Amino acid sequence: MNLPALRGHNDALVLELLRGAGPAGLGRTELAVRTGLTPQAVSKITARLGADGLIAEAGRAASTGGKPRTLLRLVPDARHSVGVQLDRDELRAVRVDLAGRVVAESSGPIDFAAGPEAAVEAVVRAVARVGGQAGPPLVGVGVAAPGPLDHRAGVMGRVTGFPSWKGFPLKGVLEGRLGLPVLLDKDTNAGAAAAAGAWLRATWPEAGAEAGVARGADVGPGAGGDVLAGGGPRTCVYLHVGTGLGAGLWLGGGVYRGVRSAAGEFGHQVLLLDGPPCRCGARGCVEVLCLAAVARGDLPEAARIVGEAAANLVALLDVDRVLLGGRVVAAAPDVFVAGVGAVLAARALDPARPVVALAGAGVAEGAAEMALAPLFGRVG
Amino acid sequence: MNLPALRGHNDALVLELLRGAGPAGLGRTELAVRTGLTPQAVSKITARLGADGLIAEAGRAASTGGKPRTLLRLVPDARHSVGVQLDRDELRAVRVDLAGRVVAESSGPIDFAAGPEAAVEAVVRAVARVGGQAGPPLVGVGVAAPGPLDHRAGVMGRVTGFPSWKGFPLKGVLEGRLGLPVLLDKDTNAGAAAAAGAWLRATWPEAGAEAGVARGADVGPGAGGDVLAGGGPRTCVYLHVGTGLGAGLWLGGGVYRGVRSAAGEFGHQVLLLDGPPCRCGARGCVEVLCLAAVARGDLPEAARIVGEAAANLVALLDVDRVLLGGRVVAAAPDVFVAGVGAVLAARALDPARPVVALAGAGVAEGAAEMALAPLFGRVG
DNA sequence: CTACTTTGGCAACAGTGTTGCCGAAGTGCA
DNA sequence: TGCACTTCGGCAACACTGTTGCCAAAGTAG
Repeated sequence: MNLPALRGHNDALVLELLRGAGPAGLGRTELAVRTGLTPQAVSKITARLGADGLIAEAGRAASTGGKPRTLLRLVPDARHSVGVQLDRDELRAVRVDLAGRVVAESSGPIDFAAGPEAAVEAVVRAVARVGGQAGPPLVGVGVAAPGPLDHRAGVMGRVTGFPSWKGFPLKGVLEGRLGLPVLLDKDTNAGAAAAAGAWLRATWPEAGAEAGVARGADVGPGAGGDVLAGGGPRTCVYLHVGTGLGAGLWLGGGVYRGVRSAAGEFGHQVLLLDGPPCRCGARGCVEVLCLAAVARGDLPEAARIVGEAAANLVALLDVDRVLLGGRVVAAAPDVFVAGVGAVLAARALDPARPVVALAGAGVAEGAAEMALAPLFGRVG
Repeated sequence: MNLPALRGHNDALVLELLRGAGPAGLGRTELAVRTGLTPQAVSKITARLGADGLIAEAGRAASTGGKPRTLLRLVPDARHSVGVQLDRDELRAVRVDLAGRVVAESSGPIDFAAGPEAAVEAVVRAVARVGGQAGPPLVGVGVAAPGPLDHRAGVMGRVTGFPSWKGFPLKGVLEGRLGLPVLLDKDTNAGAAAAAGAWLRATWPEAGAEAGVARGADVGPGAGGDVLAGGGPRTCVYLHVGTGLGAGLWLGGGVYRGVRSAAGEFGHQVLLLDGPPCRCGARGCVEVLCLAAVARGDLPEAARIVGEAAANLVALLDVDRVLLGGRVVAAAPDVFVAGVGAVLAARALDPARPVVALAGAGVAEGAAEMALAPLFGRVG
């Protein structure tokens, strides 16, 4: 690592803390303690970030016996990013601010079978629609797509039923068309990023509802910014139940993809040894069991099956949060949240069992979140 | 991150590359390319490391049309570390060099039931036995222990059958007694570290067999050091089959422990929905199925069960290598390697299915490896 | 023997975070 | 009201990073 990289690293560290702190902001001294840097270094860094418009002063905190600290806060509208969910029949694009809040969105039908070139045009149009107007600069575009793909190279894999997509270098082509950094990832990973981003966004009010916040608010040392607080970033899993089952894994502060971007194959976890055959060739996969239950209308049983598989993940990976999404879940959210929660509670080895919830933010939001990530020092 | 940390980071980067390169060594230019630093910076760093005795010149490579590059290599005996496997009835300690090769070992019985204080004495004696003589300084001691424990705090958890251990701050007590950094981790994680370290050690010959190596060897640009080569570090999983089943996960270049050091709970993955009840309260866990097969002498079936559960892990985490260890496996290694391999081959979604092998190095070696890790920039 | 390529050190440099110092802006007490 | 005390945060000098420009050393190729 060289000096410019060091500078970027520390800038990102400070930005991440300020993002976690929400509109209330944080004092310089507190930033120094949390980053491990000296107060002087923090002053230099914050001056730089302030000159770039990324952060601003946000009043002063209550005094603790001396000069009250000047609070600094992230300026969410200093930069934006765009996230695109490229699904088999729909394309949804959102523009988000630095706090991860949606400031514009657009969606419409798309014909995946028309091939990648047509989809590129649709993505370019969608990005122009949400991001084309005057506004803060875009830091990047995240694209979430179904099926296997190579995140590193940005190349699509074999999407079932759409052979023309295999090998298409979507990231490269879009970067050429948009002139922006583009990030391609699986939709389940974007779901996980959205889920992980949700507890960051939680410290920020809805976009546009910030009038007169945080003037002289009393900010204790523990307020906001769980990111670097004891225990480190949380572990969360996004489970998608739709035409297939997939998982996005948020481990150790970032999306876990595995070496070949193939991680998260949740649907073909065997849950019933020597059970009914699955289209993948194995027997008793979660997918075949769950979709069979859905097909016969037994949603509680489907939820129980997903729950058992989720409990396996929780035990294996020490997961804090399980988020559920996808069309099947959306059709009966309470049944799935309750059903999965019941299994997790029953099988918890630890009394502090993980939180189960419906995925609040969508895949497009997660893609935008991933495009934002480099600014805050996360790899993705 | 501040300047001393930056320096340490870059030192570790260079050391890691040189470790991966083996006795043949690497040229400065190559180090510059791989680290992304300028040749001048590499010269400064290598001069520093040379002055500390950590690296040394190792002859010159063949010329590629100009002045031949001076090769640099790690000096394995510049530092050592000690790894201790603290099991229920045995204590094994090894002293390893910087290449991870065992240079001394010691083992003997221990009575876990005698309580933690007695075990501390036994560990101190064992460390003195392998590490007490004159020799290079020890960088730290890694201790691998069974059962749940808090890696971060270094505190033991509830070991089944030995209540007196719960809450014992083994790391702190040992650091006080030994005056060295001590690292406490689960034995399965140490197994994973040993497995991951094995392909690093593979570039080094056996300890003591280095006479006259690497003089003028022709080192191509791709030789050694897969660590930072395309694709990044491998993912590997260590599966332990003994009185219980456990997994150690090596993901993304380090041991994955989860937020509460609880990751790797492999034994209680449900593999047969509504199967026979397990002592954990669930039904159809891998452990109850596998141990039942072992109890009735059907080792191929036990191997198949472990294989199915391993295939779940491989699909979920995009695993490259599966290493098997533990007493049950050791009793019939071929049966397990073949049985697990067969299931993985059958269920592989990707033609490049993972390698299955018997864990070559033991848990103590892995503990020593983890104690070495900070020197090479890995968190653990 | 000469031209060329490549390695790698020396010296000056730009840019980090750090240290020592001090003014600014509050609180708390006499 | 006045004064001591605490805390925040900027200024200047500093130590230490990696970087740039330059050049000697040591090979190959003709």
